[in-house]
Amino acid sequence: MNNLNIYKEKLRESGLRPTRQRLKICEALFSPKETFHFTINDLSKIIEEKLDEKISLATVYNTVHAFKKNGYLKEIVIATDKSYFDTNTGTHSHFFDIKNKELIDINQVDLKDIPNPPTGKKIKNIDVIINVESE
Amino acid sequence: MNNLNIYKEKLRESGLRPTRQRLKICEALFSPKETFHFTINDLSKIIEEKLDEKISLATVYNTVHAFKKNGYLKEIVIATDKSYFDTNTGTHSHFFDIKNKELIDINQVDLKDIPNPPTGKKIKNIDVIINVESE
DNA sequence: CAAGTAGTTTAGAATAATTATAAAGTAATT
DNA sequence: AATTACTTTATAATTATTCTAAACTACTTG
Ligand SMILES: [Mn+2]
Ligand SMILES: [Mn+2]
Ligand SMILES: [Zn+2]
Ligand SMILES: [Zn+2]
Repeated sequence: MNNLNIYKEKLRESGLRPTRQRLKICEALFSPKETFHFTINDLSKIIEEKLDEKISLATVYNTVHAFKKNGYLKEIVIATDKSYFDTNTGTHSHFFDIKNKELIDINQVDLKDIPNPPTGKKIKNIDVIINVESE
Repeated sequence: MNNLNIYKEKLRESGLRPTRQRLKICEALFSPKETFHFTINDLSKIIEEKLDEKISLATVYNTVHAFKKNGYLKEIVIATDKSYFDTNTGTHSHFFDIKNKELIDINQVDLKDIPNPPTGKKIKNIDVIINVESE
């Protein structure tokens, strides 16, 4: 299955029609050999500069959120004023360089003990961010 | 040492003069027997409704940030569009109820192994958030 | 204490990320 | 080809936060 069909499949799975804009977004997100972390603005720039297409921000936001909801992207919560996303959807943890605002993948960090959640609540997921800075 | 002097001390330590507004903020933050989590807006409302004083948002932001910088408050990073702070400055971890946007303190969760940071970077702190939801 | 100055408060403006809107455009179905 | 449902877009709205500069106040000093 070639890339184009993989993109169409992911879109279909996410309940989205394969439009020209969405396929470009897929190309930006899923064609690189290595996974990567990005903000909406990063992604928008990549599409504009490398893929030579200008897509409205609303469409980028909508598509990224749809992919997140359907598990093709993850959101990484860090101490910053903008949202970061990750094309690496496998279970893993992160270093976060506070100064450069850069995320670095690491193998999943396991906890010694997982505490029991309050009655009536169940654990959805656990976020571990190791904040680092240049010395 | 009475509360008032404790507040003045914290302010002095933070390089801030003990103004009427800042002392009210201290009262809201440090007089409760139990520590608590709050947003700037929460804090502003507490001061307005319970302490009967209207303080401009700029002052609340400035004072909270000064206290954070000086270790009298911590900021908790969670998946939300606003900043959360904590009057519990001891080392501890959190459950975060995604639906209610509520933080719950738990004992510090230890990691099985702390990964080595990339060369030239050192660990500043580690954030662990256990996201939960009502079942 | 009076005056000087350095720091503070405030309302309102500015900024910035994100979301909402609604008109024009496109993909899918018949 | 026509119809329908979905999509894109420019633009406005929203919201948290930061900035600004004028009025105000705490502190120091004579
Ligand atoms: Mn935001
Ligand atoms: Mn923000
Ligand atoms: Zn990652
Ligand atoms: Zn806490």
